[in-house]
Amino acid sequence: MPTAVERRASLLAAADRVVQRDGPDASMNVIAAEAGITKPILYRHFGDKGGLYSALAARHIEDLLGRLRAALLTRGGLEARTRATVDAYLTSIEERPQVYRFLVRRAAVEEPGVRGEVEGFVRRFGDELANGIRHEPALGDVDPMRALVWAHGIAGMVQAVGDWWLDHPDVPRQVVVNELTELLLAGFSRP
Amino acid sequence: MPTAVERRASLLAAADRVVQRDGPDASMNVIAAEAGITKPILYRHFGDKGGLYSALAARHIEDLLGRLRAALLTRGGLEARTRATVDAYLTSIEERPQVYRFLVRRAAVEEPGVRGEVEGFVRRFGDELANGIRHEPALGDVDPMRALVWAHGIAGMVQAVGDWWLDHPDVPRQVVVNELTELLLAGFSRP
DNA sequence: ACACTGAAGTTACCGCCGGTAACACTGGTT
DNA sequence: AACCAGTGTTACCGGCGGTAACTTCAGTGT
Repeated sequence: MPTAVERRASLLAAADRVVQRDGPDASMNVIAAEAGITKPILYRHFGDKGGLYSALAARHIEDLLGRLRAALLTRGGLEARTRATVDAYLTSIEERPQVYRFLVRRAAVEEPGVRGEVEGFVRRFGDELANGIRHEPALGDVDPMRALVWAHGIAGMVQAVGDWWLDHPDVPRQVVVNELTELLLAGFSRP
Repeated sequence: MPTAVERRASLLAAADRVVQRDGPDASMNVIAAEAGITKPILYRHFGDKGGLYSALAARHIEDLLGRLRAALLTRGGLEARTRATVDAYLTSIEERPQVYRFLVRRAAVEEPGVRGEVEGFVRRFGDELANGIRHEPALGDVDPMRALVWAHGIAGMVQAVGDWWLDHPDVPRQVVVNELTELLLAGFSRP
C-alpha cells in the first residue's frame, strides 16, 4: 500500500510517460489507463487537468531552471556564462524534445490568468534572468525596467531559436550555440 | 444572393468578431450562430476548424506583416528602421490585443506538422527578417545560417517582450520601444 | 408547364473530451 | 457487530469538433 505522495508520484510518472510517447495532447483517460487506474482518481489527486499539467510542468521546469541556474554560475567571464547557459538550454531540447514541446506549448496555454500558477516557464526564466542581469558584475548597475525588458527579450530569443531548431534538426547544436552566444554578447556590450 | 467569396468573407468577419469579443477559444457553434447560420456551412467552406483558423490568421498575419514590412522600409538609418519596426509591432498589440493573442497562442498550436499551413506568424516573420538581414546594407554580407538564427532570435525577442508587455499594461509603450531598440541595435553593432 | 438537378441549409446524430455523482469494496477502530 | 474512512469503480452530464441524411428551392432542358 503506497503512501499518498508515492501514489501521486507514480501518477505523475505515468502522465510523463504518456506525454513523452504521444506528445503534449494526452487526455485524462489515456493517462489514467497508463497509470492502471481510472479518471476520478486523477481528479481527486490533482483537482483538474490544469492541476495535473501544472504539477507535471513544475517538475520539468524546476529541472530545466536548475540546469540554467547552474550554467549561469559557470566560472569564467560573461562569455563563458552566456555560452554555457545557451548550451544548457539547447541540450535540454535535444535530450527530450517532447518534454520541451509540452513546456512551451501546452503549459503556457492553460489560461494562467485565473490562478497565478505556472505562468509558462519562459516567463519564469525571464523573471529570474532579470534579477541575474541586475546584479551581473560585468554590466554594472542596470535600471530595473531595462533589466526586465532585456531579460524577457533574451529568454524569448533563446526560446524562439530553440523552437526553430526543433524543426531544423540537421543544423548542429554547436553552430546554433555559437551564433546565439555571439549575438547575445554583442547585445551586452553596448556603447 | 451573395457570391461564394462574399459569403466566405462574411463568415470570416463573423469569426473575427467572436474572437475579438470572446477571446481565441471561440467554438464553431458560436461562430456559426454569430454568422446567422449553422455549423455544417462553416465546415463546407473551411473544411475543419484548423482551416477556418488558418484563413482567419492568414488575414491578420498579412496585415501585420504588411505593417512590419513598411516599417522595415522606413527611410533613415538602421536605428530608425529598427525603432519603427519595433514600434509597429507593439502598436499592433496595443490596438487589438485579442487578435494578437489569437495569433501567437491559437494559430501556433493547431499542429502545423501535418500540413505546412500557417506555421505561426513569428516563424514567417523570422523567415522574412532573415532575408532582410542578409541584404541589410548597414550589415554587409551576412552568412545565411547566421542570418537565420539571428532573425528568428530577434523575432522571438520582440514577441516575448510583447507578450510580457500584454500583462504589464502600466508600462508605457515608448519605454519598451526604447529599451528594445537599444538592445537590438547593440546586437547589430558587433565588434 | 413540368420534371430534374444541384446547391444551400437544416436537424439530428457520433465519438470523445473534461469533469462529477453515486455507488461498491475493504481494512481498521471502538 | 457496527461503523467509519479511504480507495476504487461505473455511469453519467454538457459541450466540443465533425458528419450523414434530409429538406428546400432557384434555375434549366425539353
